[in-house]
Amino acid sequence: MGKKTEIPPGTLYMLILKTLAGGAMHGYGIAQRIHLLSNNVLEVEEGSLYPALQRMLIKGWLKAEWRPSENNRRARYYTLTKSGRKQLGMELSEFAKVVTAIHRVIETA
Amino acid sequence: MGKKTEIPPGTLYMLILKTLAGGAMHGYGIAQRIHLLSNNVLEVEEGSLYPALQRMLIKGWLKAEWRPSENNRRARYYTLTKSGRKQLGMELSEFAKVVTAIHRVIETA
DNA sequence: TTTTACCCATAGCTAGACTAGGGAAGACTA
DNA sequence: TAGTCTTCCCTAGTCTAGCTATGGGTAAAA
Repeated sequence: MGKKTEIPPGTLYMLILKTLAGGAMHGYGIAQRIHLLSNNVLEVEEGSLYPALQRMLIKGWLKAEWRPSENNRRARYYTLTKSGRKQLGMELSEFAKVVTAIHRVIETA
Repeated sequence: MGKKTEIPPGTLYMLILKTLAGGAMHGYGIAQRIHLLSNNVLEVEEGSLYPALQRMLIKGWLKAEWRPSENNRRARYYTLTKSGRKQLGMELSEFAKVVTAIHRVIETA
């Protein structure tokens, strides 16, 4: 068992926004999808996810709607707003910029 | 003026360790070097740097020694310990792993 | 002698991810 | 029919660690 990998602070919003860019999803589904796409490396804990979704609603990046899930359970579906789409773009480019900068530092002998 | 870029939480130790892997340096010099190598993207604030160095001393990753700087001022030079070198290796591989995982998520259409 | 660059450090704030709980409801199984 | 599993939601409280703001001291340059 490898050490548990946490979500780097600051990247959770980006991961959620990106996941929702493909269409509306409920929270549980978002976590599963991130887990799957990351090859089981990233685990989004529910105690991180739901508070983050609340904050994102407040910031106006998402809107939410209750409706039955594919498994016929009550679920809250989240959708990106225009502002959320813009935020996603900003976070993606900021992430690329910072990762590039860090690489420059750690790859210099 | 672009938005100020912060050091992503969790990467500061790695950046410091990597910088010190090239030899002993004082705090001020570490910050300057990270700034330079990152092409002026990363700014290590003194209020982040010195507390981090203290924590790293306590963890045993660094040892410190007071001696005059190149500019003839009193300065505290930090050196990697064996444990710090090991930690650097772990942080580098963990960072690579997480960045790869995040890329998989954000590059999936 | 005033300013600038160098160099160290702490207190208090804050964001945000975590652990550890607490539900409820459909579906499957004994 | 009961029991358990899976799916789905949520909150309280903790903790890490980077930030702002502040303070101080010394050598060199203007």
